[in-house]
Amino acid sequence: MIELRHLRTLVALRDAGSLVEAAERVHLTQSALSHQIKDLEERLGTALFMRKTRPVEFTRAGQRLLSLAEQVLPLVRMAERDVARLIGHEPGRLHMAIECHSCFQWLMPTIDSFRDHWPEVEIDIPGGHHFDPLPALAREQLDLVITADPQPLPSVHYEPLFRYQGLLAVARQHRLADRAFVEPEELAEETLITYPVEHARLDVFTQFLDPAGVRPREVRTAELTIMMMQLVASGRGVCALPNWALTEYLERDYVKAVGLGETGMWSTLYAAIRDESREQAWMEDFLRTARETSFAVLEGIKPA
Amino acid sequence: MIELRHLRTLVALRDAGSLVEAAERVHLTQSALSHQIKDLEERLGTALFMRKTRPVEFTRAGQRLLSLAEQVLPLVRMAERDVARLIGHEPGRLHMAIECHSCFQWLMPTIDSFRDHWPEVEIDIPGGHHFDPLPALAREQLDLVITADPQPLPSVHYEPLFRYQGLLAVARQHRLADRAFVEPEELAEETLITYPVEHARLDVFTQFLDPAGVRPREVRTAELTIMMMQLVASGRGVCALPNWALTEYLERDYVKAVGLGETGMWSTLYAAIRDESREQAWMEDFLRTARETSFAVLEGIKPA
DNA sequence: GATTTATCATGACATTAGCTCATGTGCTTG
DNA sequence: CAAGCACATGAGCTAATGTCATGATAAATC
Repeated sequence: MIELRHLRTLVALRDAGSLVEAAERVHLTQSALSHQIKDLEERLGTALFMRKTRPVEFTRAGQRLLSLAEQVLPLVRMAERDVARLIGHEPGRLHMAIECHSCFQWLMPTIDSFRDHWPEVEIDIPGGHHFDPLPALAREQLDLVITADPQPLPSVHYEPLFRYQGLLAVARQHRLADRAFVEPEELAEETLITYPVEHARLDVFTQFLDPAGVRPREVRTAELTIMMMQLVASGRGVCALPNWALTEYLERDYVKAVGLGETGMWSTLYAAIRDESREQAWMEDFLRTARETSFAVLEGIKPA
Repeated sequence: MIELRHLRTLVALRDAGSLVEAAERVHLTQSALSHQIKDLEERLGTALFMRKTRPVEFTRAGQRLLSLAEQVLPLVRMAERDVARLIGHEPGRLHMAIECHSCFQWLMPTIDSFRDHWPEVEIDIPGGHHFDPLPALAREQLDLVITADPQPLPSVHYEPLFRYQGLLAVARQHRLADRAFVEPEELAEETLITYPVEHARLDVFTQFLDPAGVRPREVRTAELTIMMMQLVASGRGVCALPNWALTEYLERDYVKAVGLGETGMWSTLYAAIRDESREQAWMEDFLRTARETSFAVLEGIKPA
C-alpha cells in the first residue's frame, strides 16, 4: 500500500535533486530512502526515477506519483490545519524579534504565507526594544526569536531552521578576492564592516576572529546590507555575511566572496520559542513554513 | 504524521459503524484499530469520534478528516491505476464463469464500475459452456470463476470475497415460518426447490442435509430466483438461498426466512483465479471493486 | 589516466511502530 | 442483575523501517 510517507519522500527527492540531500530534508539517512523507494518500486513493479543523472530524472510512473503528491499533500496539510483550528479557539500571538538583519529576506515571505493560513494569529515585530530578546521570550513579552547563538535558558527551546555559511565579502579588486578562503590573521589589517549590534552577537568575532586572538584594524557599522555592499564594493572594507544574503550581489558581480577558514564558518539559525508553544499547531506550522520558504528563497543553505 | 492508513481506517469505520466491523473490513483486529486511532487522536490533540453511540458518531475533527479521506483516497487509487497501466501495456482478458445464480446482483454493478476504469480489459461471461469451470480456469480458457466451494488445483488461487449465510425461505403461513432455525430432519417431509445444477454444488445438501443423512421428500428446480420465490410463497416448497438474495423478498413480506441449524449455515464466496494473475494490477482492482460493490449492494454479508 | 569525490546500492544489524492476544471496563438489554 | 457487546488497555511479539558500514560506479580534478 502506498503511503503519504512515500509521497513526501518523492517530493523531497524532486526538490533536492539527489537522494542524499532529500534524505537530509526528511531527516532520514540516504540508505533509508534508498530502501524505502526500492521497496515501493518493487511493489509497484516499476522504477520511479533514474539514479544516474543529476539531478535525478523521474520515469513516467514517478512523474505520475509526483503529481499525485502535489494534489494530495496540500489537501492533507489543509485538513491538518483545519483540525488544529477546531481544537484551540484561543487566538494565538506571535510577537517576534530577529537577531539577524538579513533574515527579512526569507522572513517576509514566510509571514505572508503564514498569515494566509492563520489569520487569527496576531503577528508583530515590536520595534525599538533595547532589552535582550531571549529573556524577553521567557518573560512572555515575545513569542519567538530568530537567533544564531542559542543560550540555555529554562523553558526556552531552540528549533533549528537551517545551516548557512558565513562568507567574507570583498571588493572585486581586493587582494583576497581570488582566494578560496582566508585565515583570521589576514584580516588584521582590514576594516571590518558589521551591523550595529554588540560584539558578542557577531559570529565573525565569536567564531572566527576571537578564537585566533585577532582584531581587525578598524570596525565600522552599517544598518543595511545594501549599504555594506556599497562600502565593500568601493574598497572601504570587508564584511562577513551569510552566503544567501550575498547571492544577489555575487550574481551581479558586485563583490567577491571568500570562505572564512579552511572548513568554512558554518552557523545554524534557530527559532527560539517557549517549550509550551512547541505544541501549538500554528507554531509548528510557522516553523514548517519558515523552513520551506527559506529553502525556496535562499540558495546555499542546508537542513540543520 | 497522518498517513493514508488512518484515512482508510476512518472510512471503514464510518461505513461499518463500529470498530469491530471496521476492523474486519481492513483485516485487522479491533484492538489494532483502537490503538491506531487513539494514537492519531493523541497526536492531533482531539477526539475523532464518539464510541458510545451506535453507529459511531464523528466529531467535527473526525468529519474533517473523513472529508479529506473522500478527496484523497480516490486520487490515490486513480494514480495507482495509472501507474499500473503505464507498466503493463498488454490488454488484459477477463473471461469469467459464475457458479452462483444470484451473484449477478452484485456482479453486474461490479463489472460496470470496473469497465470504466479498465476499458482495455476484455470482459466476457462465455455462455453455454457445459464443462467444469475450475479446470477450464487452469487451462486458461477462463480467467476467473465465482464459486463457493474451492477445490485444490495446481496454480489456482482462491481469493475470498465475503461470507454469507444460507437461509431457508418458507411461505409466510408455513409451519416453520416463526422458527429461528430448523434442523435437517425437519426438511425430510418438505419439497426443496433448487437451481438446476448438480447436487454436489448445492450447499444445502453438502453442508446441511447430507451430513445428517436426510433427503427431502421431493426436489424440484427453478431457473430464476423470482420463480423460486413464487413457488415458495404459494406453499409449493421451500428453498435455501443466500441471505442477501432474499432481502428484497423479506422486506416486501413475501416469504419468511429461517436459519439452517443452530449456528446457521455460513459459506464463503471465492473468486478463483490463476496464481499468475494475482499480480496483475487490474485483477487486484477487480477483486477490490467486487468486494466494495458487494458490501455496498448486499445486506447481511461479512468480510471473509 | 590516475586520484579524488560524489552518489547510490546493499547486507547485516537495530529500533520501533504497529500489530495480536488476553483481559478489563462500562453500556445496553432481556 | 446477569449476559452480551463494544471499546480500552497493557504486555509482548513481529515485521517493517530505519541506521551503519561498506562497496560499486560515475563524474570531477589533477
